[in-house]
Amino acid sequence: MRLTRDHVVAVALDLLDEVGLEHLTMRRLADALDVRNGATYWHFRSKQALLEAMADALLTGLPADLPAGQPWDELAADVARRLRRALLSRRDGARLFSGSFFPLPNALAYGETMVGLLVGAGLDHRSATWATDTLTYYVVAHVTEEQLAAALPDSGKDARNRLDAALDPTEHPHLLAARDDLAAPHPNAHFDYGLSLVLAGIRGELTG
Amino acid sequence: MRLTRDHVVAVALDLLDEVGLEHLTMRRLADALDVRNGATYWHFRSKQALLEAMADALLTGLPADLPAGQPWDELAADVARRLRRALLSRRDGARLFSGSFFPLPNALAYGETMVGLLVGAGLDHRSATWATDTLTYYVVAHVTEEQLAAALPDSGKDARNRLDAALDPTEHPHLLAARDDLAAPHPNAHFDYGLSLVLAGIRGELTG
DNA sequence: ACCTGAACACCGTTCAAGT
DNA sequence: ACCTGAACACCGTTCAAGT
Repeated sequence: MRLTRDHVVAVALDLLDEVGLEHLTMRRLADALDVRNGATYWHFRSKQALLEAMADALLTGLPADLPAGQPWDELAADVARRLRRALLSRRDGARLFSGSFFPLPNALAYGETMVGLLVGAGLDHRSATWATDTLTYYVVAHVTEEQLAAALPDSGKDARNRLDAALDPTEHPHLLAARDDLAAPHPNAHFDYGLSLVLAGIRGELTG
Repeated sequence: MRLTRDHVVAVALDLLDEVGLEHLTMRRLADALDVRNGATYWHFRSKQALLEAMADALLTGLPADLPAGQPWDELAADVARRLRRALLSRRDGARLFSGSFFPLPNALAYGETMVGLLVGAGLDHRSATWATDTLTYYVVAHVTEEQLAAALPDSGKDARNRLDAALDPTEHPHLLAARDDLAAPHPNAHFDYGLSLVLAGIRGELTG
């Protein structure tokens, strides 16, 4: 079968789910595509270019058809949760996304939607843009950590043991007191808490 | 000269400044240390272990001697700015840090300080921990992007041209209006704006 | 136009052997 | 105990040659 850019991206995303970002190599991808090693370089000028196409594919249809007549903060929370879901949809999706810093169509559509929402709420363009950056940083960093935690062996038991061993009662009383409030067991509540902090901060920009 | 862990870490950090994270290889490091290729594996069990030691070295002395008698939000802003400065102190410092997810002494000390600050302000342990996560995500993601932007060729001129070419007046009116408010020319103001949003959100947890 | 074959210049890691 | 020498099993990328 003839290769197309879309087919290469689709197979690469499936391979990503299977092996993870650090084992996603051009040679393994060629195997999965049933071609010889250099073939993908006719369709993508570099591995980086392929990764960016994969990242943008992750965001397909992200901010489509928002419900009308909702308050801005519920819409913004909705868009942020959609971004999170998109990044969670593939293994290492957040790291894939944050490695691609160039303007791709779906990422631009996401940004346009969020900035427009905040401008509509009453922020000037600079504040709306910078607040969007803050929201986006938050979502991407949160999902990055979620996916790193998910990749730990033993569902993170070893990591928790290492943390317990490293925590000293006299040096880390507060961290010890929060030992059962780690992010990992409560990913959704943890995400919503931080999101609500940022949205509350933005709300303060409007009334203040 | 005999190798020590500290010497390996120090030379590796200098090499990081020189070549960047993606060209920091065990072979280049061996050259810089004037030893043969496998030698560092006697001191660090893997490249990952070395990178984690480097990441923690970055944070040395981070939250030491905070000024007393200050309001919690100024102290929290101070600690966040110190974290930013520590990550900025070496090329790709933010990516180095976010790649090391295991509990290291200076990272724990930072977390203990920030959680303690927020507990002192009146948050319960869970909220203080989760708010600290939000602040830390923000700082790390912000510096990650700062350092990616700094690594662009032509001081980002090509990237800006690509953005201008990708922006469509009818599809991206808000992004176009914000074209001169990108993060890159105003890194400090951009950082402080997002930080103040998160801190205002935390403040709302106390009075609400 | 699209892909293969084969090479170039690298990687991280291991480990017997040296000192 | 600490390091060398040499190998193993890979990488991304390029490009003449094929079809």
